[in-house]
Amino acid sequence: MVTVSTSSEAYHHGNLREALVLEGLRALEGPDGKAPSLRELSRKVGVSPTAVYRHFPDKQALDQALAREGLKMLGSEQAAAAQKAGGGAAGFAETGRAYVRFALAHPVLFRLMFTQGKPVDKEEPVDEARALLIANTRALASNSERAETLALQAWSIAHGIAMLMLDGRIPVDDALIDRMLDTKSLFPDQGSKSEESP
Amino acid sequence: MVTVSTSSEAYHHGNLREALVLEGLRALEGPDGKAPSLRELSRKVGVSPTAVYRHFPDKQALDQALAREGLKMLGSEQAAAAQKAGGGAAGFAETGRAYVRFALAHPVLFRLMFTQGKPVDKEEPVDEARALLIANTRALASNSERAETLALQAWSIAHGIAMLMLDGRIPVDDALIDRMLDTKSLFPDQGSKSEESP
DNA sequence: TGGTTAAAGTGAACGGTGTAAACATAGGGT
DNA sequence: ACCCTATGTTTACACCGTTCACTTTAACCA
Repeated sequence: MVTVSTSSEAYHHGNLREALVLEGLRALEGPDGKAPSLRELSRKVGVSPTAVYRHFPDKQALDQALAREGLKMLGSEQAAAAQKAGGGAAGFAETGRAYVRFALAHPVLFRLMFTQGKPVDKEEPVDEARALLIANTRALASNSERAETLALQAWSIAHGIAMLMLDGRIPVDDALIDRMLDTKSLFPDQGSKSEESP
Repeated sequence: MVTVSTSSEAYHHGNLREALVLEGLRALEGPDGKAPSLRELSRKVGVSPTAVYRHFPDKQALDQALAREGLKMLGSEQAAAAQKAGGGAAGFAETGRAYVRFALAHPVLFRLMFTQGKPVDKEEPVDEARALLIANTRALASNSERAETLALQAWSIAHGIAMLMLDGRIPVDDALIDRMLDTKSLFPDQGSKSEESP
């Protein structure tokens, strides 16, 4: 009945769903500065506009698929950055920088990831980025209540910087990012608990 | 030749420009969750769609006018909040809360204010919000370099909280806002310099 | 005062969008 | 061999922002 959705088999015209997402991601990286339209995507993939509706209930669903893909990318980039920095407090800081870097590198995707309406209550399988964030603040904070606040503060400041830079409100400047994200100045009372578990 | 643009006189059908902005602001407060279209606005004002083009070069210009109006509102609300709190550090904190409160109270307007493309280099007459921010951090920080970083950090965290809440990434919770914006925990080394000038 | 002129508003049209409905086709399982 | 269902197409609709050619109106100046 339901053919396994993420199959890589070729059917009628190839794997449309995958092709659409792929082409969508490509278009989002383009210099247009705006997200691609459904019709534009269908054109590039070589299919009629309404064919899209066999794989997504509406445009928003397609956007959500693209957003999920973006979240995955962001998560893995953050993880890689944290690991390269050797984990701990340094890794945590690097996580924030990676967040802003990602936003600046993929402005349209990043906006899409957060713009398209989320149903708030829907609890998705917790993206990697958030998991990382929580783990890192747990390691840094004294108690778990403070840890959650810390996590949200860290997320908010990174997100704020990213958005304000994307919107041209704040100059795009690496040194400035470093200064603003400096965890020692932001959260000076934390960090001397357990740098890393052995 | 150019009849004074901001005149409150009635001409042909009334003051279209003002009417459009007014109706636009009203529509932005509506429950639709989306910004009004040019045609929708023209309909409500009782004028043909193309009439709009006598007062704005394109839709974006109209949006910018609405955004400017929103910035004014935000600025005055922040100023009022700071003043009510008695200025100083307390006033500064209240400024941040007012920012987030405004975003939550006018989600569509707030998004519009920051979404519509800014030319980055264009130096507008510095909105009140930013002026307030700078003044406040000057009073709190030890040196002016640190003051600027502080200002941008404060702005970023408020903006981040606002955006993440609007996007349903973070629960909308007044207590949480207070905890996250707590200046004593965020910037503990500041604040003992000059609480207020006499 | 009366006429000219430029500002302000209109209507039709174009290409674009997202989406619905009815129809076509292919290909695999019984 | 057949039919069913997943997949894709065609046509159509309502909306959008914008352009063009046009009419109306009001204000200014001779």
